[in-house]
Amino acid sequence: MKPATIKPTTKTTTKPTTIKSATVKPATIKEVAELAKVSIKTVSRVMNDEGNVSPATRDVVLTAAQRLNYRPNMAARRLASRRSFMICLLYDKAASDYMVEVQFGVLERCDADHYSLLIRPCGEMSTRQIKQTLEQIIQQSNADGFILGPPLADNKSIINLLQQRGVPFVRISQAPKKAKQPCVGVDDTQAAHRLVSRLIEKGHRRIAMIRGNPKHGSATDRLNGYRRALLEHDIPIRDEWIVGGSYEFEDGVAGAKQLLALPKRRRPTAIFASNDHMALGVLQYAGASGIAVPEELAVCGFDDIEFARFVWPGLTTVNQPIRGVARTAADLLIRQLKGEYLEGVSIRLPAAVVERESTGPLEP
Amino acid sequence: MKPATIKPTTKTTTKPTTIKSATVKPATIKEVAELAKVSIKTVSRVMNDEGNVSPATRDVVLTAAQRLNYRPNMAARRLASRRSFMICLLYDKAASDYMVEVQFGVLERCDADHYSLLIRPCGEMSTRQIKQTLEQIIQQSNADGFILGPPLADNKSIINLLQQRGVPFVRISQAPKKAKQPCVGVDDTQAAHRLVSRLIEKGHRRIAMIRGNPKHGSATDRLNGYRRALLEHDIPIRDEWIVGGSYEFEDGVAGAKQLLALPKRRRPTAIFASNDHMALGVLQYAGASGIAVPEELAVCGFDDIEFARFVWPGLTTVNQPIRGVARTAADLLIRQLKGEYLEGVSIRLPAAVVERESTGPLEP
DNA sequence: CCTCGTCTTGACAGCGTTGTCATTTTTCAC
DNA sequence: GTGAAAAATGACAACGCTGTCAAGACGAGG
Repeated sequence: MKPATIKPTTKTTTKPTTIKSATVKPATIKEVAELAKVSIKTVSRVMNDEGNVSPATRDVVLTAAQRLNYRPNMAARRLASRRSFMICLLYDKAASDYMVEVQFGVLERCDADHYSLLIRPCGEMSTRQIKQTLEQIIQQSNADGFILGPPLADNKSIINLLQQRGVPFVRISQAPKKAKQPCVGVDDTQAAHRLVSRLIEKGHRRIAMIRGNPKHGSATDRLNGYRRALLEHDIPIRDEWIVGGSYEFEDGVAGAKQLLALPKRRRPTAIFASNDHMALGVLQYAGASGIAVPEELAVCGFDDIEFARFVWPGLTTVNQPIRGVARTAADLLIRQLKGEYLEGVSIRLPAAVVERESTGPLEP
Repeated sequence: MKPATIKPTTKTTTKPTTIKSATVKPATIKEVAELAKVSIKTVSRVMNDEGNVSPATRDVVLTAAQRLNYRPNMAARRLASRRSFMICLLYDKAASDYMVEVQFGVLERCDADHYSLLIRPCGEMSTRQIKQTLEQIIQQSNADGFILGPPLADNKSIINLLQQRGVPFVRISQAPKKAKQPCVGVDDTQAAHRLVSRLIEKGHRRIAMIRGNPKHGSATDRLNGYRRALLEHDIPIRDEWIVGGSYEFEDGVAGAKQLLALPKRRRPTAIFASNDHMALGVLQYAGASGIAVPEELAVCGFDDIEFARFVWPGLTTVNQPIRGVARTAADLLIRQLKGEYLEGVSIRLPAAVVERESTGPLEP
């Protein structure tokens, strides 16, 4: 039987104001099917872009659906299809600015495919607890897939669990090697390299570095970028100019203290902190001890957090395309959920150096 | 028929290591019912704490459920009960630190009752778009209720829509008056009052204020607190010491510039910025123009964002119990969903002044 | 011992989709 | 025009739970 032709609703427009859509009761697929005079299944096919539907039928169904303001009921869809159309974003201790950006990026992509986003911060949990939570999410909410934010994305134990359970996931991390699951990140090495090269161009020769938390893959990458830049310019790498840290503000303070206590001739003229938090720590220490930035000391960080531009002097740093990374991660995950084979895929987006006052006059 | 008695699993412990729970296939309610030798409905009753179940039966069911590692399938539950067990957190332009805390607080409460949290940032949308999104969430995801973050919580138009649709919601805002829906917030007036009083105690008499975005209820509250404190100490309120702003960093810079350009005798010795972003702007301006803080100028803000303690000098400000506010909001919402009548309920949590270096030596 | 009311329990019909598979229609080569 | 393959469509049974309502169990009161 031929599907019905549906006339456009003859608008008996009483109020010429905003068209108040008749969105009171959500229509069911059955009603759409009746209006379009096709079977329920056909409507389902159209709504899911399943193909094997003639263009004519498709149009009729679409019109009917629009007319009734039909929206598929997710609960029913989830139950019947055994998919949840939910993605879970799992993260632990990343900075809030960072995570908000990640959430944005992931959401952007999710919305495009009508996926919902479940967030699960695990900052205050042990790995054991996280695993338990994970089990629960898999079983109860039936999340179709996971996106792991840093630094959790490098947690072997979590990765293994997910792998075992056969749940698709994508990691956001600088360390793609650790697993064969898709991974998206920023090319930290390259960015650090550029940043340090810039310092060298500006005439600095005694450039110190405050390392990041060795548990995060990024820490090593940034260190490597620093090393490579120095090597390329034939500047010797001195151990006393590389101090430890773990991405906390306090590490910046401590690192600065240690570095600036060196005898004058060996004292660095520039400090590259592995992230902005630590760089701000350096700035604070410098401020507190009367060392002029950038005149006596150039400072730069990494991440370009919001406050990098709110301090005085503004902090030179590296801006990561976080939102883009997150969007890409979500994209990879959704494509995987759609059946694409993406094992071993690893994407690295480039980051940009942002110069502000903390490394000297902007003119070069 | 009497429900069965279930013997504890006789553990033929081969591996004395971690007990690997048999969590491979999620058990269905049917299986639990069979093991417990009761009807499906009885299991359902137990799982939902519906009452009208004898303690003996309850125990048996619980044991069986535990034994099978049963977790109710949310999709099925949602479909059958016509509730989604989902709460949507809607917010627009709040700072990321703030929102992350809110997310935390809400999640804490949600977890306790097995609600899922959907986040929906609308920072880049028009009111019109937000309303559309809202409709979609109500229809498609069937969110049971909403929590509105500031400043969106004061948007009349959104409130009306939600009210019309009959969807329960709770607002996080300082302006409880605007609707009869439950509202949770911080007592900004009181906090501002305390903060300014503290400045007065320290000897300041020429205290300026940079106002917040007048669209946020908080801006007025903070201004009122400032006024009250001055009045109480018989300090005249001078218009030239109250400058406009809208919570942005740049407003702080501009405000400081304007205030510090006043002739020496009328120049303020302290600036109270309505939020930390603006206070940091003041600090930056002071730093850039060689005005010593706190010696020549005391500065304080409001919010206690993470970076308030990372700048030099550390910023005196007001710490809001954001997480607590959020938890309370979620609590009110969930209680409402459970049928409690909470119209007109409005809760205000107190905030604490945090003194740092930007208002002078910490001793007195 | 019977009756009535209350507390417990179970049978069964949905909830609004999708998956499977059978059926009908269309297309195309010969 | 014919037959076979391909495309389009539909019938119907899940999916795993809750809501409704009726039936059974139990205790109190007569």
